[in-house]
Amino acid sequence: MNQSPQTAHTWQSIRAEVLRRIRAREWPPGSMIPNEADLAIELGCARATVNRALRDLAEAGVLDRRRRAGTRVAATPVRRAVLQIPVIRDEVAALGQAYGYRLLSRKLATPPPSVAATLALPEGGAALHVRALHLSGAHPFVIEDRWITPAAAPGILDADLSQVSANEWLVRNAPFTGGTLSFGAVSADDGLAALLGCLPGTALLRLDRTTSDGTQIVTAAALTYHAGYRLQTTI
Amino acid sequence: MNQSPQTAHTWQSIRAEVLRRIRAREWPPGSMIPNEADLAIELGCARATVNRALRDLAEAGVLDRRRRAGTRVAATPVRRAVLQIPVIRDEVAALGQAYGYRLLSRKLATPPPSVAATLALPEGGAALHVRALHLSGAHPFVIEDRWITPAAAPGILDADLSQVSANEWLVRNAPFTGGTLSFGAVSADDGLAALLGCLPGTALLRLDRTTSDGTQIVTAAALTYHAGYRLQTTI
DNA sequence: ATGGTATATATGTCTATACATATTAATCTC
DNA sequence: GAGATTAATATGTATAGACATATATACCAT
Repeated sequence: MNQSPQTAHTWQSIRAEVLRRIRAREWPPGSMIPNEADLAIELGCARATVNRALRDLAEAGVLDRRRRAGTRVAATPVRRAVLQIPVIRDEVAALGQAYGYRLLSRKLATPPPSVAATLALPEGGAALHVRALHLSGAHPFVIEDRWITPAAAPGILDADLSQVSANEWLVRNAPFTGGTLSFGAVSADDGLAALLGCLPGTALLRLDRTTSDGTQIVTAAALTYHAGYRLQTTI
Repeated sequence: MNQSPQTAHTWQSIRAEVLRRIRAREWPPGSMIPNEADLAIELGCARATVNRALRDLAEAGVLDRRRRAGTRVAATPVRRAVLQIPVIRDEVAALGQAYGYRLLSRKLATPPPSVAATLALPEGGAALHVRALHLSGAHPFVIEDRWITPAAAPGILDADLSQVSANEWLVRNAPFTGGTLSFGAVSADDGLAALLGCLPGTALLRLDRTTSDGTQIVTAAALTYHAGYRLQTTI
């Protein structure tokens, strides 16, 4: 017989109902919505369940919530997107191509001032500079240009970076907690063009990334992708 | 006297402790961690509190969780970043510049095949094509090139897009739920160069965005930013 | 061996209740 | 009326307990 329960109230279903009311303009952008307790009564569930649903929508940017002030529909909804940061080996594998890796250069050197400032190196301090090419099948995929603070990554100076990319070595051996990410477009100079197999002057997507272990910057990397590369995400 | 409670166990503090163990390599990448019930006993809090902490870390990409299988430290941590989608007016205002807007063109037309496919238009169907320039002070900031499905945005054909940008009109008047976002680099052609005030051939960051109301694609937009623009985020 | 079935287990979620905390609104004092 | 104090309120969070659900593993029959 299995009488279906008239109250299948998961937090997802509450979220769906709230979203429906927002889309239907029952709760227009900028307006207040009822408080959690009232909503819980109206929808027939516990306040914690309403809280879970509304919190989720707030994280997604659909709602603005403030203690005591209440909850209102965001004036400009969906302002956030989750970006999957490409782990190069996985990204290439997902394209169904064989992943390849070639170390181009590796040396301890004094970085240019901008990098030295980013890594917070002492005056004249040295850092490990690694350049490498990642391949998708036989085609160049991305060029990695990376500076590493040796003190923040003990063991890196002894690592064999011709076999494992610096990125993967760091992921496995240097604990890190956060960092920054920025995107821009650059024009291929002769060196980049030769390595990536494109014409000089081609517009390329470049991703700059710094990684921190909580106290210092472990590494600063620039990834310059092959011509035509697009970074995708869903809202 | 206010004896400080020896158990100030918020879910954030539990999360911090778990993160500490991961960073300290007590729980190395790829390894299993104790189950929620055991952790709750060990740390002296309720299982729900542990659940909240671990769920948060899983959303951040630090942990992989599966029912029955348990929780393990992700082999490649921190794979996700939250990207703040630029609402142009706000972005310019945050730079401390006056926001300006100029409508370049507006007409109903048959879009090129790629756009028609994206919008799922019937054969030969028309869509509204809007081009506009957004200004930061006196400087060009970004060019918006947008196609809108009229049926999905009732009222758009009567809107005065010389005063309000199509983007803002849509945000306020067309409910939407999701979409896609992709980034790439393009070379400035003569037209773009003239509008953005740069040399032809300059590498520019381009953001392509589609917006859906759940059943159909409402709009497809290409935003081409001024030379040197960088999109930033933190992990 | 092979394939299906049962069971155990870890996470996922809901509930009711209590208290914490931020912040607005009301009130009091000078 | 200006500024400080107090109360009220909505969200934020912790707890114990219960049940739901996915799935790895053990077990069984063929």
